[in-house]
Order: sequence, then structure tokens, then C-alpha cells
Amino acid sequence: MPELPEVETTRRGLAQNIIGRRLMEITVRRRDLRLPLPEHFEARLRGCSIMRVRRRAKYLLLDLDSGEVLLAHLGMSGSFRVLDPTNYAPKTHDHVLFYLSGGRLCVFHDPRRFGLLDLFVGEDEAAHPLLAHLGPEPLGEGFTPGYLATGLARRGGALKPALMDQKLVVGVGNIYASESLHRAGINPMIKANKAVKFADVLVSAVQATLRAALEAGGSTLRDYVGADGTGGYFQHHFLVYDRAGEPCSQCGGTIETMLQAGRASYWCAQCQPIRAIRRKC
DNA sequence: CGGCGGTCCTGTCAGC
DNA sequence: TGCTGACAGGACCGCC
Repeated sequence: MPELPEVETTRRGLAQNIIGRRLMEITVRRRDLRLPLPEHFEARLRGCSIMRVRRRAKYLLLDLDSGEVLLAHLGMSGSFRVLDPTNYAPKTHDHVLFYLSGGRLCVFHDPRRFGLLDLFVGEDEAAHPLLAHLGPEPLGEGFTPGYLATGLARRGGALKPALMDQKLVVGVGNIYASESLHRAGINPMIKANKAVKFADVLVSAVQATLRAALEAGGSTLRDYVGADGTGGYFQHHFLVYDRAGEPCSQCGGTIETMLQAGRASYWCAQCQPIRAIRRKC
């Protein structure tokens, strides 16, 4: 899915285009997303104005003047884009159309339907079960070396799946986990509890990777586009992701791949050795 | 509590 | 060309 940089890029694009606008009409073309749309979805939205667009982890939260919050997750393949409704022709997998005041149309598109839309009452994000048990934001104050060290210490599994666990830290998915570990010079297969001493390096690497990706507007592999319909370009800066067999741009070593917890991991055998763990070249 | 595999769904691509 | 299986950016659930 869209990971943190893609969701945040979407949030920024939406914020520019929909804050202060009123939801005039909602057209649902498919109701069965990862979860079915909530009861009376259209009626609860109709007439509401959008006050704020927030992000928590990989979720988008649209605060409405009715007091309800529209919660959205992009899943693996979802996107929001804002366009001119006059010459709009629905594309396959355009599931929900939000017609806005001021002549704008916001389209939720999601081929794989792993995304979801929901409504809940209250500003308190812990009010929603999907948000209640999320870990700290990687670019927020809670993601410190001390916090990460404690979290890693009680995990016996591999480091890379741990970094993707949204209870430990949010926003890091399959791409940015591999990219961050390469930046840190740490092998994805070492045990999480053996990486405790590198917590400070890991925090810095995750943050630097996410900031660089944000700067590039995220990564576009297949479906992801920002609210303006254009893709990000961080995929051109991947150090290891999807580059198996290619030379490492840092040291010339060969990039390896394997499945971890069912997901493809990528690393450079030379700058991320499994034994003598060291910083990048 | 931690970790793993199965599962949801559609599209694409490699291999036969 | 057409079929089949693997795999794709996520995350929940049940099971051990």
C-alpha cells in the first residue's frame, strides 16, 4: 500500500483541495470494500463541510462539521484524486464519488479493495478500534531510540517484520522497511532483540528514509497517485527495493532478496552483512 | 504476549 | 494464444 509518504502526500493534496468545501452528493458505486460502508453512509455525509484532513499512521481522517470523522485507508492499491466533475467518466474501481461545493469531485479508487472508508464520532482517534492500538508516529516525538530499544527487546523474530508491525511504529511498510535497513547498514534477518544496540541508528535511518520519500512525493509502482493524479518519484531512488541481482549503488555488492513473513525483503549482502553488523559504506 | 500462516480482492506477468 | 500460479505497497484474525 501506500505507506506513510504516500498517505501523507495524499493528505496534503486533499487538504489543499477539499478543506472548507461541502459534500453536496455522494455516489457509491461499490459498497463492499475491505469492510462494508457504514450504515447510512451517504446521508451522514451529505451537507457536511470538511474542516480538516489529518493523518494517523496510514489512515486519513477527514473532520466534518457534523462532529463525525470520515476515516479512510488506502489498502494496497487505493487512491484519492480531486478533479473537475464536468468531464469525468467513471473508471473501473472508482468506488465512491464525493461531489463537493465549488465544482470539485473527489474520487476514491481502489482496484484490490483492501482499502476502507468508515465514519465515527469524536475527535479522539482512540475512539475507533482500528486506531486504538497503533504505535507512535515515526516522525513524531514518541519514536525515540529508547522506545524502539524497549520494543525490539521483547521480540524474538526477525527485525524487518518487526519494523513493519504497526504496533511498534506506524507508517513503515514493505518498501520503506527494506530501504531503511539498507540506510542503517543492518541485515533484515537479524533478530529484533539483537538490534537493540542499534536503536539510535534505526530511528535515524527510518526517519531519513521517510523524509526523503516525502520530499519526492512518495513512490509510485502501480496504482498509487496523489490527489492531483500524478505519481511520486521516490521509486527512482530505491537503494535495494525491487533491485534483486543489481549492484548496490553504495558499494557495488549484489542485492539479495528473500521472503520474510510472506513479504519480499531486499538487502545488500556487502553493506548489510548478517554477522559483522556495521553502518553503511 | 509473540509469531506465523491464511485470508480478503484484482491485476499483471512469467512460464509452460 | 491461453491457461496457471506466483506475486504485488496492508493488516486482521485465529491458532500455536
